[in-house]
Amino acid sequence: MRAEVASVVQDLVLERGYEETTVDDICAAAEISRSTFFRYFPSKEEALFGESLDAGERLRDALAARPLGEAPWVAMRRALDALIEQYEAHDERTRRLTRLIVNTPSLAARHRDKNARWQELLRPEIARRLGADPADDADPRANAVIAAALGCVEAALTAWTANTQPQSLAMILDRAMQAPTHLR
Amino acid sequence: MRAEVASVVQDLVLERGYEETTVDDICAAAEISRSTFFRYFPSKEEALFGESLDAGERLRDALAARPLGEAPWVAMRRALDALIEQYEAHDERTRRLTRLIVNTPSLAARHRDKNARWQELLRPEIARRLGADPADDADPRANAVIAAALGCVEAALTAWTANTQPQSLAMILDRAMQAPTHLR
DNA sequence: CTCATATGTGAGACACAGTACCACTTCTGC
DNA sequence: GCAGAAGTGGTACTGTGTCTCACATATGAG
Repeated sequence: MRAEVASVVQDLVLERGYEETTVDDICAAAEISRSTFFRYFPSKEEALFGESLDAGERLRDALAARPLGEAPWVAMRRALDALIEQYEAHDERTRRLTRLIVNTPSLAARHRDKNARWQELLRPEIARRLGADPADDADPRANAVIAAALGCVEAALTAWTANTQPQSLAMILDRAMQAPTHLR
Repeated sequence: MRAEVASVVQDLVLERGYEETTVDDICAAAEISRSTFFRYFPSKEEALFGESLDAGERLRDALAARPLGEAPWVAMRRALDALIEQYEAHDERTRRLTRLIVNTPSLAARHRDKNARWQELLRPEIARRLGADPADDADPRANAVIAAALGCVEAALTAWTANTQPQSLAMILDRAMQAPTHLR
């Protein structure tokens, strides 16, 4: 049921744009009341993002599964493999949705917000690999590694959706994540 | 006048929190009407951020002034010097404001939003230094470098405001920006 | 079968941000 | 003095999100 409403939201938003789709429109199309909509989803944005939220936990688990000897940056890249595959495996609809998110300011903000929450999830694992105290708020290194990596993902997604003929997202991300570390 | 209203906003927000301060409260305290408030500022958030917006252009200019032989990551770090100094030079009030921004979800989102706009400003300059075509949307490297660097700034600011006794922000940022590139 | 509680749903009022439009004042130059 | 411009306030409106209450259906116990 929740999934059904979410699907209606995607349809409408892909058709008319995000800002142009009101909650009332969604409710009419899904034949539910506003009350019911907000019982399922805390916000209009969440109805569009909700499914991809647990991807953060999967990412954390994938990261934890990497060998400890691996450099943090490399481990991050490898942990992202599954996520990247998921993006690439999906149909054209997902790609259009991603493009919409990248190009709609309020949705892009929401996306960055999701990254910020992922950051908190990944922080202990990266801190462990850095030999840092995860509780030490004064050590910026773990957050820096994660923010940098997720920033690269963001850049890769932008490039991926901007391009008309789809290149391999994995290759784009490799190129993106190599850039900051390539000092010369 | 605009500055006076902005100051009132800071006062109220620092005192009661951001979500707890309505535009009506601000108008009452500043003795203006809602109409006037929204004529000065496009949004409540902007009234809190407005002054720091042109910092993006200064950052771009500082970056453009770095020698071309410098590696992009190093040039970014050096270009950030002035911004960092500005943060550190300011009084305790600015630090409290920064902490509030980091800790208030909607304001943190706005802050990341500002970073995204900076990204567009800095992109041509970084692309030039990478020998990339700035118009090539399929090349993620420039965006990746910038997003990674700004992510490190974010991490540094978080660490800076979290710490009770203020360390040097410049040193924190050095540590943060070294983390992703320190592959082993 | 009947009553009771729980759970899902709808309806309406409300608070707040932000927009649009119109009326009024004040200041300026002719 | 007067006409126009610019700043200001008032009011109504749209849209998101919260809250409360009423109603329906279902499940379970006696």
